This record gives sequence, structure tokens and C-alpha cells, in this order.
Amino acid sequence: MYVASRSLEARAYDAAVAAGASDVTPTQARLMAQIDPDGTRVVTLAARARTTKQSATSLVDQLERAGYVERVPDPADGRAKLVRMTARAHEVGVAANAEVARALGEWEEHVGAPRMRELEETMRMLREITDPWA
Amino acid sequence: MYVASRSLEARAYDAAVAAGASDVTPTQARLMAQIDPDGTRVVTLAARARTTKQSATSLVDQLERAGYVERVPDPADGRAKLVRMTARAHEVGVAANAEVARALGEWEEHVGAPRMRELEETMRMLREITDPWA
DNA sequence: ACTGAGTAGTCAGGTTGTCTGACTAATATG
DNA sequence: CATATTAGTCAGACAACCTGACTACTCAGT
Repeated sequence: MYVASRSLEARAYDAAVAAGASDVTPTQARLMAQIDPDGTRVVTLAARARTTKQSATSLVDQLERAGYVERVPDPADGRAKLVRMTARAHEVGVAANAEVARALGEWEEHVGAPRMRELEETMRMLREITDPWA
Repeated sequence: MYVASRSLEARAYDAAVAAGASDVTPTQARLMAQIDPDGTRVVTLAARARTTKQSATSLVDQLERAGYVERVPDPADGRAKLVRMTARAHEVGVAANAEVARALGEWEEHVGAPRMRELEETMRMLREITDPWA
């Protein structure tokens, strides 16, 4: 299970690098994948990535410097800023998602469609008892 | 999938800590889990943990200082040393394995025995196409 | 309206895990 | 027996992450 999930993440990351994001580390990519289309607060990013807001701040700094995200004031809360992906980051995200879809297609080819459907359902069930945040 | 496999590793690690290994980091534990009963060379540990021998050397240093492993000369090769678990480390390993078995039992209770068998088989199949080392 | 509690974000300092590069000692090969 | 290879270590650097402390802002209760 570890091997398979790691393989999936590695393929998504490699696709992102191939799409031009060669200066993004895996950790930065993992955080960037948590950003909503309209932007997300740093604390929310930190919670989703299971890390502290200090770490998230630092990673957002790096991503901002590299031109993948921008910080804009949150109109709903003067304390907060929204982290938003730039057009460049969007392109990278599309490429990564396409690679994940391709990989899942290969899995289905290897194990068969019924088994793949059952896997998806089993994982949904396991998440109920293994996800400490949901 | 990521969530479930992470949950399993976390439970094994927590059990190890509860069994008295409170001074072992998750990374050290991950390396220690790769040691064979008769001992294993540092380069082999590095390969299994997908890391460099420099990192493995450093982790073995820490584990040796904490009394979990010992280095003995390899009788078959004068250059090599075998990293072996001490009695203390063995106890911890037993506790961790017991916790993994307990967790898998809970999974089976939640999703049912047939689904659990199919999951195991599916994972074995996926490993064929996702494990870059096997 | 104003004070006090809570929240968003950042800064500072330190630890861990990891890497590349360079080195020694022992083995294997021609 | 000279050379190439392999096991292991040392040194220096960097990325990721943590705890603690701080500022700026919001909001609920008086």
C-alpha cells in the first residue's frame, strides 16, 4: 500500500517537474496541491498538510518567490491573507492531475475494472476509521 | 490509500514508543525495521530504505548510541560490518508487529473478511507495476 | 464604545534528515 | 601485483520541520 501510494505521488511530482516546475520541491508541491481555486489561508493549508503554520508560512514564502503563488488580503477578514495559485501553477497542476489519471488507468488495465472499483470503495471505507482529521 | 498506510505506520511507531522506545525517531524506526535477524550491512539498509549510505550510517550511529543496534565485523568480508538488533530492539519490534496485526484486525472488522482478502491480493498485484525496486 | 480573549500570520532559533563530495581500508580482478 | 571496485565514514551544506514569542486584527461581553 505504501509502495503504490508513493508511486502515485512520485508520478504526479515528476509530471509537474516535466511541465516546467523544476524548481519546486516535493514538499512545496504537496502544499500547493491543497490550495483551493479561490485561494486558501495559510492556517488552512497547514491543517490540510498536517503541519504547523510556521512551516506552511515558510513554504508559501518559497513558492511566492518562485512565482507559483501570490498572497492577497482576505476581504472577509482583515487578519487573514489568501494564498492563490498563479496561472503558471495552474498549468502545473493540470499536468500533474493528468498524470495521476494516466497512472490509475494503467492500474485498472493491470488489475481489471471490477477490482479497481472495489479498491476505491474499500479505501473510502478504510478512510472512515484511519483518517484522524475527517 | 496514503491515509490508510500512514495510519498503519503511525500505529506501529506509537506501539514501539509505548514499548519503551521513546527515544527513537520515526526515521530511525523505519531503518531498524529493515534489519535481518542475523544482521544487515549498512549499504543494504540504505538500499532498502531508499536512501544513501551516508544517511544510513548516521542513523545507525544514533541507534547504536541509544543501544538498539550494534556493529559487528562481517566474517565473510573484512570491509563490511553487520548491523544487528540488540535484545531491547527485538522487544520493540515484537510490540510493533503486534500492533500492526491488531490494526489489520480492526480493518477486517470494518470492511469484512472477503473485502480484506481482495485488498491484499490487489495490493500484491499493484506492487508488480509500482515497485521500482522489485 | 472598550476591554479581553482568541485568531492569522510572521520572526527567531534550533534539531533532524538528507544530500554531494571526498576519503580510507579491504577485496577482487586482470 | 597493480588497478578497479566496494564498504564504510567524515565533512559541509541545505531543506523541512519544530517550539516559543511576537504583532495585527476580530469579536463577544460588559
